[in-house]
Amino acid sequence: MKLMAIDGNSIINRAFFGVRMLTTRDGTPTNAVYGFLTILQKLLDEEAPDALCVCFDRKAPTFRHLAYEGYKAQRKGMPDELAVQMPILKDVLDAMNIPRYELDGWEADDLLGTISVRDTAAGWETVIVTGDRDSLQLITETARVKLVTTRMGQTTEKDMTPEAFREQYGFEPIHIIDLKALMGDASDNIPGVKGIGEKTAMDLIQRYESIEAIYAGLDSLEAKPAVLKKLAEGEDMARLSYDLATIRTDAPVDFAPEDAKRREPDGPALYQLLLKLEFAKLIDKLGLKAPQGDAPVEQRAVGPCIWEDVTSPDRATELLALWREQKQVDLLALPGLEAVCVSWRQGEEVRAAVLRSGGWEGCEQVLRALFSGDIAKRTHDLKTLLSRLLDQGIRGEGFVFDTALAAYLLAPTDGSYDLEKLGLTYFNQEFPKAKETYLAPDAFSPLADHSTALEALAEHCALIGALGEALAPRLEELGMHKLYYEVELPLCPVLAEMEREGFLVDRKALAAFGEMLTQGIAGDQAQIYELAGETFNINSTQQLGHILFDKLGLPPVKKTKTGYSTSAEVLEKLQGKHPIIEAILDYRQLAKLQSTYVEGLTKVIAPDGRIHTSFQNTVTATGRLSSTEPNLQNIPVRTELGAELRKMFVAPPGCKLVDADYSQIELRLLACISGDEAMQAAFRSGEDIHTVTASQVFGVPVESVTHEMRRRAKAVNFGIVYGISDFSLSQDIGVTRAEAREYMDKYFETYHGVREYMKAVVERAREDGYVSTLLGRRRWLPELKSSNFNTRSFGERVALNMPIQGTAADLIKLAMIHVRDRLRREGLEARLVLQVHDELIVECPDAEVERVKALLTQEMEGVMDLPVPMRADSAAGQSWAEAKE
DNA sequence: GTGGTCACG
DNA sequence: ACGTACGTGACCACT
Repeated sequence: MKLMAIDGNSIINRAFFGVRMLTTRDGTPTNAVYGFLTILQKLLDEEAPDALCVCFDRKAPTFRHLAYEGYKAQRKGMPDELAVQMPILKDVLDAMNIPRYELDGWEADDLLGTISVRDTAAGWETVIVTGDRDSLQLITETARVKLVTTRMGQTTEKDMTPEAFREQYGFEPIHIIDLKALMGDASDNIPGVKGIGEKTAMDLIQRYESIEAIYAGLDSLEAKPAVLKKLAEGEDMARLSYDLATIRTDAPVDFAPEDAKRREPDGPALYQLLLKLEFAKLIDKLGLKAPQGDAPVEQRAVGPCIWEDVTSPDRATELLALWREQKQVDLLALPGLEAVCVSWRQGEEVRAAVLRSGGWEGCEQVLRALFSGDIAKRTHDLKTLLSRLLDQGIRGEGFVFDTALAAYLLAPTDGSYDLEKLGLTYFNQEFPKAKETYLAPDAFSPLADHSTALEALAEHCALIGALGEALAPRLEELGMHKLYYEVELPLCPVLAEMEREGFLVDRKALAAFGEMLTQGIAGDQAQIYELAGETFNINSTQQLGHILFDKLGLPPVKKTKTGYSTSAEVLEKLQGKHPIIEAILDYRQLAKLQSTYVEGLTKVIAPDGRIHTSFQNTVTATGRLSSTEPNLQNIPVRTELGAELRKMFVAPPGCKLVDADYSQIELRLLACISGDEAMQAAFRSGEDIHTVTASQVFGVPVESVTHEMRRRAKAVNFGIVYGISDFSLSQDIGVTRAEAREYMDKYFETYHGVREYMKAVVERAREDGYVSTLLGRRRWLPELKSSNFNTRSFGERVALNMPIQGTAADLIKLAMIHVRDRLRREGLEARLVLQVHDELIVECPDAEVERVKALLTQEMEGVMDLPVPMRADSAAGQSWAEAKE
């Protein structure tokens, strides 16, 4: 019979540090539990023991060493993220019916020692599983130690039998105690003999076996005089250390090998626990089934669905009638609308039908009817679907729910919301991967068998329904109902229309600008090679670093992980030290404009001469939109040359661009959210906020504020919104840290409401586990519970920033919906073409310019009633550059 | 695929 | 003593 006894503390520790951070959706860390269970599974597979138990510490490991007066607790307490996982692991072990042993005042390895001895006495074989080398002293002919190491999620074990031990150490296992007595063990607070390290200790024990033997024959010992002296002086320490290093085998633990014989886990309990931990794969692997009965929605599996390929107009007509009668149906379409799947509940069953365009006469008409407002539909990624529909000349209507958008609001930092991922997250159920089935490149090639792809499509479509049932109440519970149904969902058609509309580009002017850049780049390049004395790839930071810091001997200001930093920040500090710096900075600027903007934008000009960006509405952690392929939200403006590019973004003849942007929206919102009277008053006065701040911080009248004072005040204002530190502020405005600190202190004296808000918002976030915007958008912040200073500080800065940045995002989204509604209602031809976070750009006929300017300002300023007025400025022009004034 | 850099709000 | 501002996306080099 074989018993496997696990050092719980040691293994969960290894798991914690070896497995990347994992948390559940509500922020509970789970990586250590996950790692432990993975290791456990592997060990059970390999060893197939007859009995199994886990031992835990019930005192700090250092307490055993109280006899040693000089002892100081060096081992830090375990990190919070690990500590919270200990009780979870114990619950899981209990559910698995694995006995665990812990005794007040005893360490896990003493329990293991005791268990091992009793096991041997009963004639059993023992396998001790641990990551600590201390336990190697427990090795006997019938007890081996399995040493576990975990790195990058990969676990490796080494079986230490007496032979393996002797081969590695050259003496008997029991003498590892003597070894530790001499060399000590910092991690266990065993002092050892001062001045004796691993090498000397190994040599002595290999030759003399024990400290007893060493001290008995100290006079005749063959060793260097210095070693002999240290040994003589350290005898007391050696004997004390010997005691400290000895694992006890007499713990009063209630254990007999029979007690630990393996038992079946408590299936339902284990299922519940692993579900809560979001270990879906593990549930699968262990073959656990959902408990029967009235499980809450989140645990109800998505049932199978019966699907059909619709091939006749008659059947389609029949179905349309059926769908019209449903409260709602679920819809999933392929990117090019080659196939559209609709699923619905029919009694206890879920049915699905696939409509394939071009499959039969009249399919187009059926699709139009399906996409009309007569049929209520839930879908996944509505904005993309609406955009594709517009490409086909269809205005999709009647969409009442978007599962991707809902999942995003519930967990905005999750990153991706594929259906199969949501199926796993919310139902612990595996679904076929879209990319391997209906989105596979050859899924619908004429020769392929389409049924697998179609079945996966139908299953995903049915999943939309199940997710709809689960996520809608969740939005309600978290107070995001209005945000979802009145902002996010209605914004989808607005974004789709903007994408479809596109932004007209002056292709010729862009090409001419590129020509000019090419000239400049060639000039810079020649100059750089000349100054460097050789040619090299200037774009390679590695090669450039070599030239600047090795060859030319310039002082490397900053390092990166991989070598020298050559960032603009560094180069600017080197300016004047060598003429090559100037040339490189210029080269960098031109090369960036050329490759990212001129070439990048030219590539994506559509046949209609316009650029159609994609707006992403499920990406950012704060609620902002993002723009891709191309990104039109980072078109240069700060430098004169870069701003030239905005001249290439134009309105067609007879039309103008109207640009409206919020003025200081984030600071105004800070004033509102913090309730700071002084800052609110400053905004109501209508004065320039940075000037007012400067006047108050520097204690001078508004009219005496210098340019430099305003610049610094502005930096402080921005810094506050980002969750400032004096160091970063000093870097930003080029003053000493102390000065920066002083500015901040004065700032907070002036705006103490802001200081109090900053304190309160972080505290509240720590309690709640999240922060939120005025409209209830949430961001979860597990970082605030981190034991890592940097992680925690980051969480605190985010807690400060997200409500502000996020509320600004809420406001402009709402404004966009209102603007689009009014443009349409008032029968204007004007169309929104772009949003850049605090700015909206509209293209309209010349005749509409004044109305559109007024409309934009009105809708943007009036979007919400707040204690500080929101200001928006608008202007018109032939190009984006002109319209921006 | 990752890291460095740089464009925007 | 720590290591240093929030949110994005694109391009390039290099592994």
